Amino acid sequence: MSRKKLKLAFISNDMARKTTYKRRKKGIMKKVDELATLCGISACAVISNPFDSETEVWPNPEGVNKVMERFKNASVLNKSRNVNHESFMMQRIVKAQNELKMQREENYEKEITLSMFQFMQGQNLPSTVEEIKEIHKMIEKNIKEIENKLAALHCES
Amino acid sequence: MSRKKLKLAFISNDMARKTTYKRRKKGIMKKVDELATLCGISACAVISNPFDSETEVWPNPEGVNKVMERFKNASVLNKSRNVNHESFMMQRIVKAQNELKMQREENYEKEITLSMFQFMQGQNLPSTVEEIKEIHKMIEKNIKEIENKLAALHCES
DNA sequence: TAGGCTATTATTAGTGG
DNA sequence: TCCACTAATAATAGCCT
Repeated sequence: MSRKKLKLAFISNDMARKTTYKRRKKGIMKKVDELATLCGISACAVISNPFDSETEVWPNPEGVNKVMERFKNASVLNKSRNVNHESFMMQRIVKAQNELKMQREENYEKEITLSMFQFMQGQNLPSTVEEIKEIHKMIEKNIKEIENKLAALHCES
Repeated sequence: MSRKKLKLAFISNDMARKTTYKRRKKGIMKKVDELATLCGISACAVISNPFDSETEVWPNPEGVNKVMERFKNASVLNKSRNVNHESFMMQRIVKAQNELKMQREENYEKEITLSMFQFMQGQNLPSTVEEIKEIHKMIEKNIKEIENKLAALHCES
């Protein structure tokens, strides 16, 4: 039985950490669910575990799928404006794209006020701060590489 | 004093609902914070209230700003591929955009495993189910309008 | 690995200032 | 509107099977 207060610090024991994670995740989801019911918010949660092909979904898969689709569809930087100034048709397309972008931002703002999303890390937590730092470095490097490529294209045109 | 269990249902009284919302929101944030600390997850939360210019940020503004920037930058559907088949340069740009898109998706997948985000509704909750339905309708309508515009452009080119 | 138990701690509903 | 109080309820850490 719990005879003392848990010290609020990183749990170094792997099994204990995993257990606590699962228990508390469940607790938070319940709380979110209750808040949604009590206050009339349409809420959903995603427990995305990329190391495992399985993706937990809660409470309703439909809403979550919509959200995930939105993110998948909305991943292109709109840099074309600066590149294609020579094409009239291109300008019209870019304008329409911008309108779409603004509209989607507006819609996103509205939906965000109606929903609460939680993206929680799955079961296989990175064990060390070093691992996390390593991943962050990799991300930075990848972004820079792509941005350099785009810059090169800009010079060519 | 609380002498009975709260019935888990929508609280129709506006003030009571608002109070409960604030209290429970605070509670959930604390739980999320604790989970982050205990399990070594880098977590952040945004309480975005579009009806009020203020946006609460918790626990660290820096991380949250990064996340919000990502969403702001990533809001254009990549439909150009189908429109600009006549331009060689355009094809190259589109290819680069696709690479960027895939890269950002990959990065997003990675970051999602490192972070927990909460987007919570602010203070001005829609009071009725009808209001919520109304907003959803508006969103659908807006999306369709923009998509029609893009379709028209496709026919022209 | 998962689920049950329970002492203990934490959250919070209702209330009043 | 917001804080403080506190009885009642809920969550959960450490064990156990």
